[in-house]
Amino acid sequence: MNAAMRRRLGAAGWRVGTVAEFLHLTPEEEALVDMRIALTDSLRRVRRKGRMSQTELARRLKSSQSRVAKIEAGDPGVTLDLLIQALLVAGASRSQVARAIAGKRRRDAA
Amino acid sequence: MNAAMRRRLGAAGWRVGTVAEFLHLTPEEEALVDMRIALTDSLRRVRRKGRMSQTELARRLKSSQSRVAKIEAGDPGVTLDLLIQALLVAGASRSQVARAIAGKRRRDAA
DNA sequence: ACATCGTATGTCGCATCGGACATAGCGTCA
DNA sequence: TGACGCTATGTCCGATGCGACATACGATGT
Repeated sequence: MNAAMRRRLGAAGWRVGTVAEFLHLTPEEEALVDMRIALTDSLRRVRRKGRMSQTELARRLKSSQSRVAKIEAGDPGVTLDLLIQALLVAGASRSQVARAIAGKRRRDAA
Repeated sequence: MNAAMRRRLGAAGWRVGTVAEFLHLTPEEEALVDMRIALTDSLRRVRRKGRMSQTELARRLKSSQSRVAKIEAGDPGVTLDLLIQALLVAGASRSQVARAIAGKRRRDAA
């Protein structure tokens, strides 16, 4: 991910819906951004569902609470690798990850 | 991704099927590895289907041919971010990416 | 034989990511 | 009020991923 893009992202409020186009992002960049948002949201849901604190998840991830917070906050300085690994460790299945990536709005809610 | 794990991966032959367990990987690590393999395979298929050379894809990705080669080779020093962006730029849809992640074997073949 | 094209592999310098730590805000409960 | 748990934010330093370049190798065509 590009630094310039991160800057542009960090700026706007974010989180809301699928807001992505009025910044000039290529379709691919936009897709990537949407995926990230879907994944972070998913992470928070899965973690909560498992009744874990960020601290607890951090422990299992062998990371730190602050990292987990940043992951869930959609901090630009977080790679998909870390994000996805966090999801898995939090208890998400591979297909749950896939569902988030696909952008399908939750039916089962995990 | 951990350096130690990469070392362990780079060692064995790889590529073949789902070989992952005799190295002691946690289930989450194994899932992640499978995802990576599925994604790299997918990338090669999508790129070829679009009749692009690695050089051409690199150009669109604003990267280099050697990087693309490493991505497709499953080089451990490649993040999911780069991998997935490459897939998108190569023309894969978001749901194709999701399918690869889910580990479903191709039906439509894109 | 030679040129060309697609791909693979190694290396280097620089940018960025990640874990750790400190600190602060916010609820809740006693 | 104070203590405690959960989360958010900022900073540091060391690790590593990335683009670029060089180079090699095979296949194909002439």
